[in-house]
Amino acid sequence: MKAVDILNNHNLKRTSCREGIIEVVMISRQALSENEIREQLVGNYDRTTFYRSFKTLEEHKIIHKIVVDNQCVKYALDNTITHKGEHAHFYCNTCDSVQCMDKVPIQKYQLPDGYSDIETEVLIKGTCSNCKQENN
Amino acid sequence: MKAVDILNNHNLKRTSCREGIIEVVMISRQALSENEIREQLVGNYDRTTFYRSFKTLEEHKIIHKIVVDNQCVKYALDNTITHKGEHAHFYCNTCDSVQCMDKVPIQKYQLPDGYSDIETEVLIKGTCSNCKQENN
DNA sequence: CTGTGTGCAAACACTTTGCAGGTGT
DNA sequence: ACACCTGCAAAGTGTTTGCACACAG
Repeated sequence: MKAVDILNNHNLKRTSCREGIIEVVMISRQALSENEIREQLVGNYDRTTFYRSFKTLEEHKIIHKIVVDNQCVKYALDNTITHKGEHAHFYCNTCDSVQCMDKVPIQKYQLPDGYSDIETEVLIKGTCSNCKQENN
Repeated sequence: MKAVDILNNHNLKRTSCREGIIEVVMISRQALSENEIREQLVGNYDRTTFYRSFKTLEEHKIIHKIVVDNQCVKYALDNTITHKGEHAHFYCNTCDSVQCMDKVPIQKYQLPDGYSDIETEVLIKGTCSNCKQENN
């Protein structure tokens, strides 16, 4: 699936900014921050444009946002595109990377009577395999 | 355990702001935002003072911060005070409340090789028992 | 051609920092 | 008395909004 097709499928206009964001995020094995995305894009875009593009892509469930500690914001391809289901996110304290743990499904939590759950977010913090190696 | 004792135990000076925050948070069954805390406090305090007080109390593990969707910030008594262990947090989409699910322990997630976890945050979003009743 | 996306400037909200003066111990 | 807390002003940062122009369909 190409970025252009994704945009078409969602009836979104094909603009270089949107297309670029999707491509960059699609290739990356990690969730990326606005700046990391900017670095990998060919054109140069205003911050406002990024914000609006992220918002649009998020609303159409093309990408999803992961927030760590109220300040670090990263984006990754959404489940509806990857078809990998709901998963936990991993944040590495050492290298600040965020990874979608496709193989770590969200577990079911038993809530008290009267509570109904719609969505569960799991963020695991620790050291990723890359950073662990470097410590040895 | 009174608020004053908690401050003493952590070698923190007893100021009305800190004492008030702890008392309000301790009584509440829900996590509270800065404004919700302000409303229940007797004195009036500058935002800066709040920020610094929250920071201090957080660093001493007297309260902990829960962030929903990168914008909604709430505070609750920390585990080390309540002695109730790590638990999931519940966010009600209807009334915007955040509750500590003392009875919902964090489950163990099996990470890929090389990853080590230090801390796991679980935020369950849905409808709380209060809001469910009102719909009936 | 028409509606939508983009860039720029300005506004806004949250948080942090510096400093002078006040308070707890 | 001294260290530290507080309030105020200002700066810093992330995000949103209004508007004119550009571009996709």
